[in-house]
Amino acid sequence: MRISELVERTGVPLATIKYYLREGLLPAGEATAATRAEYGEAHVRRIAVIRALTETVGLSVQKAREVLRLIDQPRDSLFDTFGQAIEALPPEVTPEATADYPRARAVLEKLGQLYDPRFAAVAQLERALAAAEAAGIPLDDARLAVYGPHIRAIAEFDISRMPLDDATAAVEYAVLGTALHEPVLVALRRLAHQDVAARRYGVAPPATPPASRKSARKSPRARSRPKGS
Amino acid sequence: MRISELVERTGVPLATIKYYLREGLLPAGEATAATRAEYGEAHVRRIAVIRALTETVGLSVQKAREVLRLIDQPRDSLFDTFGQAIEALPPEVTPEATADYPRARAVLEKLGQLYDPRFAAVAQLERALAAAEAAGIPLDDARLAVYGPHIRAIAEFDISRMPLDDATAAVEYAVLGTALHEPVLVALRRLAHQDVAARRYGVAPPATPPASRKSARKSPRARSRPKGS
DNA sequence: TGCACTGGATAGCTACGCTATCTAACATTG
DNA sequence: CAATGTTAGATAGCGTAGCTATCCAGTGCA
Repeated sequence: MRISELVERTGVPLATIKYYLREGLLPAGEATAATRAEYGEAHVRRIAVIRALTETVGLSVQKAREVLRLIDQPRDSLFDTFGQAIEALPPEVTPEATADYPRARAVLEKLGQLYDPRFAAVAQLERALAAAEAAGIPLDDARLAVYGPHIRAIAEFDISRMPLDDATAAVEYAVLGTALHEPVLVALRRLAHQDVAARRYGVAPPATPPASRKSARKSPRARSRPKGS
Repeated sequence: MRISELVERTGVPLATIKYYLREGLLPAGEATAATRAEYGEAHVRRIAVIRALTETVGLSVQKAREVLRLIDQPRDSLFDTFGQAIEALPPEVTPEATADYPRARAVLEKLGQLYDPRFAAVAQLERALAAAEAAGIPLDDARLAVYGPHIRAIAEFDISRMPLDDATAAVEYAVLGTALHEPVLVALRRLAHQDVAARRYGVAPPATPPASRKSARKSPRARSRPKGS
């Protein structure tokens, strides 16, 4: 297909697609002449992945390029490739093999997991723990005792679904699965918060910002004090 | 304390603190004279929260201001306040009460949760689901059956720890807890992935980027099970 | 032959998050 | 009391990111 069709299919402006081509996020089409190139389904999907990484995961174009590069040209081992991909994900940390991450170390020890300061995710965890602590909501033992096992169960499932027969597919699954399911998990938690709060305290759905207060009546569901507690 | 001490305590440059003051993220100190003001511990903590929201959660300064404003001046109900806060969190969505979010709706129905398109998190979930789908890793039923209950258990714990006696503390806990524990959960999942993969497939810790390849030998762990293909 | 479309190159634009400078009003110190 | 240094407040500038717009000449198609 021609580039104009790519624009139609993806909804991404032509100038932006050209920008992605320039920046090396999108491979060039197969040139059929000096001013003509052929694009395929792979390009359509690639653009979708680019937008997913930048808009939904929140990566910069530069970081998205790093992630895509790892998928296209993986390291020797899947484990290394995966580690490199994590380094490109937010929050951005400057990895230092010699640094110590006391909060992350303590957490990992309590979980019985290996502490290795070379893992970018260790520095990311340290930063997240420090941020929560500074805001007055540290990750205490009780909370860790809940978060740890549930998150681990999720991770075990993720790994169990990794395609083992195809190395390329495995890399893609590992990298994109880790990155793209994060927004899903986060959104599910936010919705669960709202649902639990509504059921527990019997709160009505919120009014739309400019709208009326009586709109809460539109929901026949859980209003005043429906359930437990 | 004076502003210079605020600079020392937080490590944030003076010009940046003035910028936060200008932008309304940080309340002004108590003016003691035309060119003198007194700052307190609340300001120190506030700056830490600002940095946590911008650097770790990834909010823009504008969105951080919205979140902080909700903490300072909550809506009528905690539920409304919380909903508004979620709207400021990434991924950024333009909420439309009339829109339909089919993927999110299907997921919520399977989970037995209320679907209300006015919840910003519904639009956020829709976007996350669409992104994963476009990248070739949709949230199928099996995965949802795992993610859903575990995330819900986490959310239940979160809510159970909400302070009930103090309305101000409750708002702060709800808003900051939702936002600031997300990076923690995400980092824990990434680390769990690495740990599970290492245990299951016996992979050595990764070499530091510029370093030697033989560092893989440093792990005494087994190298069994050459993975697929 | 005419014309819309294309790849490729380059320049420009807007928003963001600071950063730097200036001024006048103070406080503090000796 | 004078010298010194800090401060609030205002304004201007700066570097990066992520596009966006324009131009040009080669090309396919009618």
